[in-house]
Amino acid sequence: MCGRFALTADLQELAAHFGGLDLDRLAPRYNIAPTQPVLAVMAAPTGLPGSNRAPWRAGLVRWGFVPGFIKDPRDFPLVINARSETVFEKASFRAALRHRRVLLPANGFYEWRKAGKGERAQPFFIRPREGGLIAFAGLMECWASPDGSEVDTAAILTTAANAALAPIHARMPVILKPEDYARWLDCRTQEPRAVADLLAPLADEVLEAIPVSDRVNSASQNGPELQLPAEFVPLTAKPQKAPHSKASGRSRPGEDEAPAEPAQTQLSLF
DNA sequence: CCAGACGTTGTT
DNA sequence: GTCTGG
DNA sequence: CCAGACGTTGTT
DNA sequence: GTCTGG
Repeated sequence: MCGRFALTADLQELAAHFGGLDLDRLAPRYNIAPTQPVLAVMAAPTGLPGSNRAPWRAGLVRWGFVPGFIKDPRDFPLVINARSETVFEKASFRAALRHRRVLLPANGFYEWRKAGKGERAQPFFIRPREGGLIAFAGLMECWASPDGSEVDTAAILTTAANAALAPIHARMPVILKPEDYARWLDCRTQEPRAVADLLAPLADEVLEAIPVSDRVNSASQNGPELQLPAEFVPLTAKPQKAPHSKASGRSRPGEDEAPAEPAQTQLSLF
């Protein structure tokens, strides 16, 4: 599924990809974790004809969906995903699926391939082969606290993994093609059933998976080094304590460059 | 009818 | 093992 | 998603 | 709020 992702594009790239967004600033983030704020793109309030403002607006919402009818979020589990196969049947998602469909922009996401019992899971950074932005299909809900304040929350829709990701993980986020953004976001004229066809696995050839170090495991780590191809280490090797140097001999890229040459583009290794 | 749940992933 | 926090 | 805590009484 | 279970 999708439990971590990255959004490192600048405002210009975001505006170009989505055809205009009303954003002031956005820090690059290489390790977005559940409960943190995530950028959500949604339909703008029905505008005046002739308005030249952006067709969509964007804002930060909490990653962890809370249905509107919940009294105390502490009584509700953290819901970071919604299964596209069953989302139409769930009371929790009903209103959001009808009225608050969103896109969650990303430059890629992380999946952990679980090895045998006792072995460490291997994280992969998964991104478009051509680079640039992708957009997850998401649902948003506004939760009203007893004291009158409001919190917007969101979940990412999931679907079966495509052939490219299946060796790593059985599920993947629903990633929409740019030509489908408008239909997904148009909750005014598109009934939920009319957008159900969009909730499908992405074409196999779009994404590549890069094995990365397990520094990404810790949600407190957040930097471009999280996307560097992991150095090759035999699977039997144990993690080193490295008592003298925490640098472990690896040089860092000083800048915010994604890896220029992924170590591999097929997943059938190991 | 009322009571109680309301979610996903993964693992065995 | 299970829950909470990021 | 993974990491890290997981408890109480009473004292400074 | 809405659905499922009894």
